[in-house]
Amino acid sequence: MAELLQEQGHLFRLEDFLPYRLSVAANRVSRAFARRYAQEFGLTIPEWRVLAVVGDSSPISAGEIVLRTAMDKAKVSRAVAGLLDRDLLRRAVNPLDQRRHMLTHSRKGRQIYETIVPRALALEAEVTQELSAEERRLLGSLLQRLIRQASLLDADEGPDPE
Amino acid sequence: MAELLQEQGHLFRLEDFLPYRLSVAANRVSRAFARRYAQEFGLTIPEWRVLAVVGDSSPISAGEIVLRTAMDKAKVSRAVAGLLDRDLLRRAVNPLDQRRHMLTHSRKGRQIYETIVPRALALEAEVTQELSAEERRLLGSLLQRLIRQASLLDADEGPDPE
DNA sequence: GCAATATCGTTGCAAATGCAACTACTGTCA
DNA sequence: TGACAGTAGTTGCATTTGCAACGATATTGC
Repeated sequence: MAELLQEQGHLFRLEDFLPYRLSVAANRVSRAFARRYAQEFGLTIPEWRVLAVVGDSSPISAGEIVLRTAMDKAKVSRAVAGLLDRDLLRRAVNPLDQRRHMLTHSRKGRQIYETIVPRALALEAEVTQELSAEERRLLGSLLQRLIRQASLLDADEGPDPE
Repeated sequence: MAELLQEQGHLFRLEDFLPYRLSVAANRVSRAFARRYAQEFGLTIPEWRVLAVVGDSSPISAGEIVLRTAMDKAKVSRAVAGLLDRDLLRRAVNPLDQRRHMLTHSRKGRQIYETIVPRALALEAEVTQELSAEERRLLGSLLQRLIRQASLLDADEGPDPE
């Protein structure tokens, strides 16, 4: 009987395991993105993310970026520092709270942002070109629900990091 | 006009961007997994993956594990070294090709594998508990197709790393 | 008004990662 | 057979990451 269990195995295939598939899919897509676009502008993925969030909610503080992107605050801090160095972001002190720096695009930053956004959307379209519009919509919403659920589970036993 | 473009923005929201959602979902789920199970057995994610692949295809060489898991070969090499150190894996020289080491579970390795697999499946079930059976199936297959497509795009401009 | 506490962002540090160079072994072709 | 090219796996190194400790500013409670 123990013998039998050993022989037949568990019918567990890593390739079919959801966390594994998710991880491979995310890596592949991020990599394609980094290779084709981010790299060309000298942006890392975290830097591009910061630029993107500032793009639709400016001015914004580092802390708010952390909340919205689920990145570690050190990661955001370093990305912001890199973008400031290269004059893609401006930082103003908030007179109401001097700990909180308000971030906006510089002219150059906005130019890059406006150049990358259409390309990012084009890549997204390419990656999902085999899916119907309905399937794309569905994939997005399934991922959304997964994120919610995983966050809940994660929050049960610890804080909620990147 | 340029003014107007600036004002209205691009209707681009990072949160709705597929590569971003994928990355967040993958991180959240991996983290939940690492926290709850892998950590308890002193396993890193790459080590657990190796243990899992050996579980359903043993004996197997490191190279084959690389092919099946899409992990970098250095990552696999280090995971294997860690597992050998702790006696969770056995390594035999293949007399037909002495470069290729054949890997199998040790008794201890198999025990851990058999303990983790049901827990891993339970976590997968928990993370997807809000989805119907049909939705779960669909999510898996959509991810699969995404991986295929992203691999193709990625392969166009470079090798195919982790 | 000021001590104690909390929040924002930065930095130090150890661990994980990806790439490329390397060693060891195998197969091929002359 | 013996040089050459190719493959399997390991290691070195620079970069990235996550966590925790920290300095600076804000807020709270007395």
